[in-house]
Amino acid sequence: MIVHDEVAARALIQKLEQFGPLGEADRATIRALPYATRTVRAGQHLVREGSTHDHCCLLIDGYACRHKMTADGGRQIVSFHLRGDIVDLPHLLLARADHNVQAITAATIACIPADRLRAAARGSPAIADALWRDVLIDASIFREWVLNVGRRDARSRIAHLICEFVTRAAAAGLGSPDRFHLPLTQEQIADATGLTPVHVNRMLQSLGQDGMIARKRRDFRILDWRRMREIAGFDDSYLHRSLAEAA
Amino acid sequence: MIVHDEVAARALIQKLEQFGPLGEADRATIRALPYATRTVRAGQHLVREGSTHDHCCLLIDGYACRHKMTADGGRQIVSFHLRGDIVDLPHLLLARADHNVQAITAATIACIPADRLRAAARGSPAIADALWRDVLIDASIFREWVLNVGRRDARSRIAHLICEFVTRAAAAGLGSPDRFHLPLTQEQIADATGLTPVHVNRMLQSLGQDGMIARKRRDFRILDWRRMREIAGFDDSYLHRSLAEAA
DNA sequence: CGTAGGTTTGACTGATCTCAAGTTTGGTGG
DNA sequence: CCACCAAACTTGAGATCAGTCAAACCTACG
Repeated sequence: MIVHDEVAARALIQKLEQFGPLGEADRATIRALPYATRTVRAGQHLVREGSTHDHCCLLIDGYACRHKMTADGGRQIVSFHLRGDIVDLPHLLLARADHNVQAITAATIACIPADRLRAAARGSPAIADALWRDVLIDASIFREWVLNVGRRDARSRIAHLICEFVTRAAAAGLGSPDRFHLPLTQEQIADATGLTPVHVNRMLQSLGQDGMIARKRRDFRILDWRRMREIAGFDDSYLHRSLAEAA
Repeated sequence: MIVHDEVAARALIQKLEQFGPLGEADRATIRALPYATRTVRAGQHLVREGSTHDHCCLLIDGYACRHKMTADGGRQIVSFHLRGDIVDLPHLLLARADHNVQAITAATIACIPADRLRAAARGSPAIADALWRDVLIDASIFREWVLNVGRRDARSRIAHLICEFVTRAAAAGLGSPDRFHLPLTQEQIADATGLTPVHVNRMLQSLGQDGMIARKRRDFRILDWRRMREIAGFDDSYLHRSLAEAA
């Protein structure tokens, strides 16, 4: 079902304006894009590795992640996403998916035909630049994850994941270090940090005992944001948020 | 020193044509770009984290890597690069470097002012698409590295690194699985895989004892390419080479 | 030939994993 | 409203992969 969906257009405009102002013409171009809005349930796959896609998904609400599998069934989450994120910009120009995209919670997404989005980018330098920046920031986050998984110990890794999550969530209006919901099971945290669920559990407890975090189920509070960032080695410059602030 | 450098232009054209044919006008645009060619010695930094840059570097010859550091001095290499690679496309649109770029061997690079390259991309959809694809493939490689470092054991990690290296080197005409030079110290391999140099050494020996590889100093031969790929869990689709083949 | 950087080896330590058994939680149907 | 169930979370004990530390050995190069 292809419909003109105001909510999706607004979300995309808001996303792209994080990276610099759009002109009225640009906004009109975006509003004219066809969107197919869908709701998916928790756990549902939006993209399967190896499949071909001719559209891009914008996450309107809910949470999602990208992940890859090893030959022997190990799973690695390589990024997570929240509302406003464009989860598969790679399909704008790459035919085959090299990873999976899966909804973590129930979610609603807007799918945009890749050729239409490409055309929009070609017609408008502002739109093209914004999409570019989104991809470049995505890549920057992957680099930070390589560092996180490769060079930090279990506690720091988990702390870093939490710091990144809350920073991005807060920017999207979804809570603050004081109070936020982390919609991940401990198994998913393990898959994102390259650890086992058992060890994630122990490290979360350790962070709790040290007075860094408090949690009830998946509702978290960071009690000492400064020390938490220190333990995590978290420096948000890799998120390139200054672009957003400047705008 | 800004000069019109035929070698650099040719390298860039060749790189971009991997992703699809360029028209004569596109090639002329690229030839008209100003290049500043520099040679650097092994170990020299091309980009420092946190610094601002207004140009992009094309690696003409030699090897380089990108890396990041943790607060406590741990180093993680997040990618390596060989001739033909554009090592800092992120600076096309992101002001501050979020990682370091360092020459691994003596190298020669061509620097292109970012604004000129941006202008070229704006003027030519073919150039824009090619640069896009390069960035998207870069990101795909980072995802694979997150998986490699997060979910594979030491032996497989190193095997995977070797498989990726030889695949990309062979594509650039720098040897074959039969015979190639891996210009990395064991410490650099350790920094790329999230291990210690000591353990890298032992795992390389283990791969040798199992008849997977033979090496003399840093000259390698893969003795059983099929089993090597198996151990590594290496599937080259994340490199999106079909684009190159199709062209 | 002397030196520095890189590689190799050995013995010991320790972080993280594995396996396996509970316990809690939230949702569902009676 | 309660009983039950599956999924998620916790806990403990023992095993193992990879790290640490320290010394010795190459090898290219000045």
